[in-house]
Amino acid sequence: MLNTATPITAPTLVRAMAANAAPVSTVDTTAHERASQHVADTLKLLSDQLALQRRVAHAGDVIYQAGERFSHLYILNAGFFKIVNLSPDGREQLVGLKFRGDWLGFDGIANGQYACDAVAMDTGEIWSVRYDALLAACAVRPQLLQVLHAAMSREIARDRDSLMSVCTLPADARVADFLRYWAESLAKRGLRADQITLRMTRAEIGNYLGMTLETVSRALSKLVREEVIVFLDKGRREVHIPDVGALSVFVQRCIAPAVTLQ
Amino acid sequence: MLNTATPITAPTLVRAMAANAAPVSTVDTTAHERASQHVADTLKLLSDQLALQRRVAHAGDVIYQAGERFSHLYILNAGFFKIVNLSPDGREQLVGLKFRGDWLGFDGIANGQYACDAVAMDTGEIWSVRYDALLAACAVRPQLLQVLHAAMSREIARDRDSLMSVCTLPADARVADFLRYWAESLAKRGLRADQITLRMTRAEIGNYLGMTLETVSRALSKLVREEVIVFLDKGRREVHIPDVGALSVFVQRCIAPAVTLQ
DNA sequence: CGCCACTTTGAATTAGCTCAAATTCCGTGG
DNA sequence: CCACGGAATTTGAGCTAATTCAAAGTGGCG
Repeated sequence: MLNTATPITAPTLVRAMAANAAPVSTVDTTAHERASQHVADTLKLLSDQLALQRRVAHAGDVIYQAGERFSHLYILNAGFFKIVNLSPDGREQLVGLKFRGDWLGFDGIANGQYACDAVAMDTGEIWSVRYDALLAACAVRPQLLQVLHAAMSREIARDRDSLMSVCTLPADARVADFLRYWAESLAKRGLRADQITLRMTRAEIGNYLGMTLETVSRALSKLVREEVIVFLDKGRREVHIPDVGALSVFVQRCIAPAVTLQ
Repeated sequence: MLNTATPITAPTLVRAMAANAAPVSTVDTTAHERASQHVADTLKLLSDQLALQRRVAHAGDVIYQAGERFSHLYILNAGFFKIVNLSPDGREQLVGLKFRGDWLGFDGIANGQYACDAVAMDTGEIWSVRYDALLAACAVRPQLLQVLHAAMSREIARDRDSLMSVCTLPADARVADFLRYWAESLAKRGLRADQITLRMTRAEIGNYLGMTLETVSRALSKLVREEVIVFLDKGRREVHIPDVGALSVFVQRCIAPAVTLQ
């Protein structure tokens, strides 16, 4: 624990955003198409009702920064982004990862200024909407308000799950659970969930999970050793997950009271 | 770390809710009255526009439970409540503490059912409002929507701060920061901030902060030894904080690179 | 080809955990 | 009023998971 050591601000590699946005083309298309459709519906609802501004972001681009005056909310149409919290004394903490369909900027509503940084981890497309314009549109289209609230609600629930993971799971399990959550997120968005491109360094993963980069590395090695994951590339950033269930099993084994074999 | 050991569900003592809701009567009344007024304004705005249901809750009372069908949001008028997250495998995690003016139930919006338990820690008063009625009222009174969004936004920002605290601070600093945050919360609500009644067991505090109850106890003892806090009662539940700034200094000293005295 | 950032792995250290025992507190009932 | 019992707390001692420090390996890019 104690993330103070390695800074996590360094940008990562630029990858084709197609990799993140490409829908799956496997047997079980219906489920994936449904999930993908949900995101598409939301995005359509927004663009029908509002003047959305669209822009492409590249790895390292800062969407908004802590302290900046709040005015817009952002919806991710493609790409992968991180949310970094900063403390007055200089600690930095990765508090969230965002995918297609996620909203950014809620933290700014309360105080009129954003409370953290939002940074692109690879190439992606961001739609931005003025908060006041959004509220006006919500008055006309109550369904829009539902979508907005659902997004905020999901964010709250997710943040709590993160806290629970950090507080109740040992390091190895936390890494496994992180991959499980990521795979699940991809599946929910209709993307292929058996393959994850870690667009973050070990230091960033460790910061997010409350452990050192060495511990992340050791945990990943252990997951490979136990054949729960497979690295597809020499760079060890392409994770293949043969069976997502195995990740859950691994987590359970970690928290199970040490088995007295015999 | 790893909270699995001691369960945190046991109810605590019933205390007069006046203790929590009583405004301060010291020199600096204006600031406190302003803070207190803000909460009062919000509550008035709500009751003017909506049919609020009010009820008194006692220590241990469950306001809502994970899995229960979502229908209402709750606003605390007095008292002190905890939010407990539950995992499918039985881990439980205290993910939030709520005071007067705070809202409960946002986690239920996204999935139509609450994602965690909300439990009273002492006697308090809760106002509940049907979510759909609230939305209808927001259409009439946009200011209400602002208040609602601000509450959700604050919750998101707070959850992130919690994660940062757990991930970046050593145990002693976490306990100090917890007290600092609590004192600050009281001050924001116009209550006296130099005195905190811990209506939680060491096990609950430890669960919330991601450490064992023994570590909490040792950290508190250290804070007493360093004269950052003083216990006012034999039960060691009434904490007096002579100077809130000293808590911040203590936190900084904990994370400062070990000073080579020489 | 060489540099630089990232990653892995090992070895030693330590913060925080587990286990254990003593103490205190508080409610209850005699 | 006091004795009793259970729950919570404190404190000590040893242990362990995860950290720190260190070194070697690897990959990508100019």
